[in-house]
Amino acid sequence: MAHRQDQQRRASIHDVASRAGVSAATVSKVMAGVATVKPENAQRVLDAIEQLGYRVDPLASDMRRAKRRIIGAIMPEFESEFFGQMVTQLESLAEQRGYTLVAASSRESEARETEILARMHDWRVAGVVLAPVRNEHGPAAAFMKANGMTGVLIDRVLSDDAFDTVSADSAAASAEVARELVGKGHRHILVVGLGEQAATVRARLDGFRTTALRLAPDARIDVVLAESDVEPLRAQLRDYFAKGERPTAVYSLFLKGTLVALSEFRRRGWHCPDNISLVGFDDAEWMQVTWPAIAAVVQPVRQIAGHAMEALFARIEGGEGPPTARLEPCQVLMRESVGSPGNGPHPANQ
Amino acid sequence: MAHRQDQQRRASIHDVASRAGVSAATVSKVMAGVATVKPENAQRVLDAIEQLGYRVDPLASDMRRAKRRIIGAIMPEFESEFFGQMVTQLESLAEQRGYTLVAASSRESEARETEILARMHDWRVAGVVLAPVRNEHGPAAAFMKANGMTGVLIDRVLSDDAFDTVSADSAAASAEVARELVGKGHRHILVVGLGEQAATVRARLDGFRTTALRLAPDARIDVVLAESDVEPLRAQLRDYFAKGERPTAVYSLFLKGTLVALSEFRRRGWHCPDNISLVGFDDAEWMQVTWPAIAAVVQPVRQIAGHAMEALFARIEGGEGPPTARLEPCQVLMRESVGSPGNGPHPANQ
DNA sequence: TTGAAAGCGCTAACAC
DNA sequence: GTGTTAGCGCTTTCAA
Repeated sequence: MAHRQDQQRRASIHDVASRAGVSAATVSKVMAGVATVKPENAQRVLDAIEQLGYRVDPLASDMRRAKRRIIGAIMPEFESEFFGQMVTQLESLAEQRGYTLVAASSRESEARETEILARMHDWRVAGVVLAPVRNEHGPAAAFMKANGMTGVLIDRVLSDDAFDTVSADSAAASAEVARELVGKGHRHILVVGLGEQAATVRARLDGFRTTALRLAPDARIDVVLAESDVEPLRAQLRDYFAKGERPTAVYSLFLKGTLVALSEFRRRGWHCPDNISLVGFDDAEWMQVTWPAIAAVVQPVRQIAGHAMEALFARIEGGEGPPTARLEPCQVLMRESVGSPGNGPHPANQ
Repeated sequence: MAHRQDQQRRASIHDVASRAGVSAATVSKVMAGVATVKPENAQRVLDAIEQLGYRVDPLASDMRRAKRRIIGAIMPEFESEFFGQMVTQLESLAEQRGYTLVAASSRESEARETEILARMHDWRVAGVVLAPVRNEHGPAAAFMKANGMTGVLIDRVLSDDAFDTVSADSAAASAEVARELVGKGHRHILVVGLGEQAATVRARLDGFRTTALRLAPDARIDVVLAESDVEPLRAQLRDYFAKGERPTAVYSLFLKGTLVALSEFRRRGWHCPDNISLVGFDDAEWMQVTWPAIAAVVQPVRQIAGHAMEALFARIEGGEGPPTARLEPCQVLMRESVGSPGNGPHPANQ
């Protein structure tokens, strides 16, 4: 803490006005760039602003305005690279338009999600970017609808009848993963995911299964879906392998699943890609430096953030029309964790 | 976007007042929990609030208050687990006290850091938690001082003459890493870091070197410090090894350095711990599932966040006294990436 | 081209 | 106990 510094009130618009010898209204006009101010007066105002170091108080300014220049962002968590990058992008885009981004974490709780939303409604934010915990049918989206809030849904959503949505094209990416794995000769593949994020998980699963079975009708696709938490998934995966199942490849539909799969491989002493291949949805920086590097689906964070903000501001500015549902293409990075089934000792033979 | 929903004005305090047959002031008192309201009237107010779904507008409420109930948080980035967890914690602690946390990323830029701070000053936040890009002597801290802002400095700081500081006890943790490595027999160790974060890096480096040399005066400690960016570090590290240097262990002073070290090991075909041992400052979830698991110093995020907020609110509530400088103890997790020098083929022998 | 006046939604003094 | 009054700092008619 600075000790008793210049704690004197900050200059207000009236201070500027009196110093420039005009009214507060004129100062306001100068700040807004209105042309109908006599150049001479405008200059006096500018000088006064400079001398006093005046800056408008955004809160006071918003009080009088119809829409406040604040965008709310609600993410399921802040701890992952994906959402970290997302918030960074959204913040940057909001700033570019002169808005402040207020980000909050729902910590994977739908109850908290609605609470935060209510608080943002109290703040009378101009719009909200909501990355729902579950999907577009949760209580948060319902709250937004019921209260006539302006918003965009991203990430774990497909499409909605009230809000624009933007998400990664999980189905297409998963189809590509299927092509890669089947192409390498895999015929017994395990898919792991979280059932909670229903629509997204289904898209990823269907996209994968459909393509895999089309290319190799004899292929066997097993699925291990935990309801809502990661620890149960760990247990289910352990059981699956304990039963003696020996797929040659695993496709994890989300980041934590990839970590769980890796840790299960560790426990069993299996290495990628010799004993088993692995591809994960969601990339992370470490995946390219570990040995082996882990193959991953890279989500187009910038595109998602960009189009979400575009859609949001279009609505804020009064844009009409039916809600849009965008799917942004992903990139699939096949790395060393994927090989051909025959290349090493199969776990079944150990 | 919800299409033409109940866009009618939200209930204001006056709506509640007239419905309850009292004045706005009385409603305000009820909301504030002031005891001097006739129970009967209080009930009528409560009923009206309930019926109208009234909630106070935090902005309007703050307008009239001396201190606004907003805490600003400025982090160098949002993409890492460390700062993600930090923001999550800070948000939670601010909420507990009825404050809103507004977080912003300086994106590792001191210029941006000052801009954000100026904007937070415009918002007249009650206090700021600043995790400076460089250290406590940057322009941001100077701005806070000059403008009499209330704040706490965390992470890349040691102590300050104007603000309370809270950070991990890097020196002690580094000393422990030294004990572990020397204890395992390492006598030639490379330390990599980023020079920009001067004080913190010095503390980590000194803590390590002092202890290592005390325990093994014959040990050789090499240092590769990049000025401010990660890519130069990569190049410097490459040069270092290209010169034929063959330390038996590497201690990275920050997370990105650990990634760079791993990727350089990859490039050279070295494995941990057989060819070289590795310990990194900063833990991450993936470090315990890769093979080998990577040894790391775990920073006490919760403690740092907790004490930072404690110190901040103490100052907000008028607490006096000289600034405090807290150091929170870290945990050192020795994992498989660390072994004894003799255990495998030394890279020099390859 | 300008400024007076009204008011955004709320709280805090101070009468009553 | 309660209501009146007076703002917080700004924007926005609207009349001059």
